[in-house]
Amino acid sequence: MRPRSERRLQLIDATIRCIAQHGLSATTMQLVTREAGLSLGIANLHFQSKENLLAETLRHVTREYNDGLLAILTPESGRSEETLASSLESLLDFQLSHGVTQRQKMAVWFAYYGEASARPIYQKICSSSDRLSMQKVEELFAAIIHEGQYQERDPRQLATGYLALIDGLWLSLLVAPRVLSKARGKDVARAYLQQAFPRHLS
Amino acid sequence: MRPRSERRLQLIDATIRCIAQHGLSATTMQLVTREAGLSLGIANLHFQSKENLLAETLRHVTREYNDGLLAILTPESGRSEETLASSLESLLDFQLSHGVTQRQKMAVWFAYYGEASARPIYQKICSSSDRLSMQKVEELFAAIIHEGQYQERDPRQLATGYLALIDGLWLSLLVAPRVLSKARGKDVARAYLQQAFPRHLS
DNA sequence: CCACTATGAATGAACGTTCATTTATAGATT
DNA sequence: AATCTATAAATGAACGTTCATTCATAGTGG
Repeated sequence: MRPRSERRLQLIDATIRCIAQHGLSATTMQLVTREAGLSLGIANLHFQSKENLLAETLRHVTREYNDGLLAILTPESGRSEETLASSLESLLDFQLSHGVTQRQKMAVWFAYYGEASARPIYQKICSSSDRLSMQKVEELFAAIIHEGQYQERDPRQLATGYLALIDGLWLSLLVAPRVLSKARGKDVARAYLQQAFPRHLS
Repeated sequence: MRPRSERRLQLIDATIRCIAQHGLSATTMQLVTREAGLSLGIANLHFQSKENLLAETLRHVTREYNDGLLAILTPESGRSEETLASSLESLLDFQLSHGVTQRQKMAVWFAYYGEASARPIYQKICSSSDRLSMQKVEELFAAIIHEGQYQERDPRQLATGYLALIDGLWLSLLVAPRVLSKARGKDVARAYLQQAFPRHLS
């Protein structure tokens, strides 16, 4: 017997593995609970329904990503060494880090995106996460444009393009990892940022 | 009674509408055949199995897109007025045209992408389509780089970035159409190409 | 009359959910 | 310390539903 929060996490982790391996449509309660090494009824006990388990799993993955992003893009008074240039570098490192670009995470991400247009709850979670990324990246870009005195640059447009580029690269890494390596994906994203802010990225 | 090819297309069209409206996992044979205005057994008669119907639907959408792309990126001897600059403009117009960016098509596209990592058949169709786009766009970019004498530009890297950007923009248009309009999406893609080939895009 | 197209009730497998039952834990009582 | 009691956690067989597929039957064109 284990506390509620531990079992919930255990089941969410199992759900992530199932979705990555079998796809969202082939992820059954039996598969998830077996993957977690628990009995069939346990998921309904802790999550009420499969629908809720799937929504909570999406929230978990989304929250994990957002927390990582916020840790980089939220200025803290304590970190005096931090510069805009280093934030930009950190952002790039994070978005193409091992943790974010592992197959499991990306597979889950896009599995939900694929169903999002038909399921309001998924759409809401995804789009609210997107909105946060957009806001934070746009703020960073605006500050960089100001600091670097860059001319004729629209932070909103640059952020839209950058985030779309990252999404597209993730998709390529997921569907055709042999065509595009993580290292080359990072080069492509870096090239975009260098074009935009040449004095902030070496 | 109608010929085989007509019924197949009718069922594929109905499948596309069902996936766009209900998602891939909620698309049932009953829903598809009812949407097509036909009886339940007809899909198995013409496609043997649901799995095959879904694969053929993906092939259909993919082929439609590839045909449009090839029409633009395959040089024909007859069209003497064609320039590399106009091809670039046509490519942009096509990829963000009404036909390609309608919700139905994008929803179908990403629904399959979402399941692709778990279903080899989807993965194969998607990645082979991606490979074609990549090859054609890279060829165009290489020709433009040569014609424009652009320095320090890698056609492979630029094509990878451009196609990833387009994928990401499509995803934004699908999940959050209110945040990103088609017109602004096109601006973002245009800005990318202008940075890359300033003398080929006004 | 034969081959092809079409129908939709019937079938059985698979699924999410429920719930009676068992097991584990913590606090109270003796 | 030992025992009892209350509460929560956990199990998995059973249930009702949904789904893809099958097939006996009927309709249609050459």
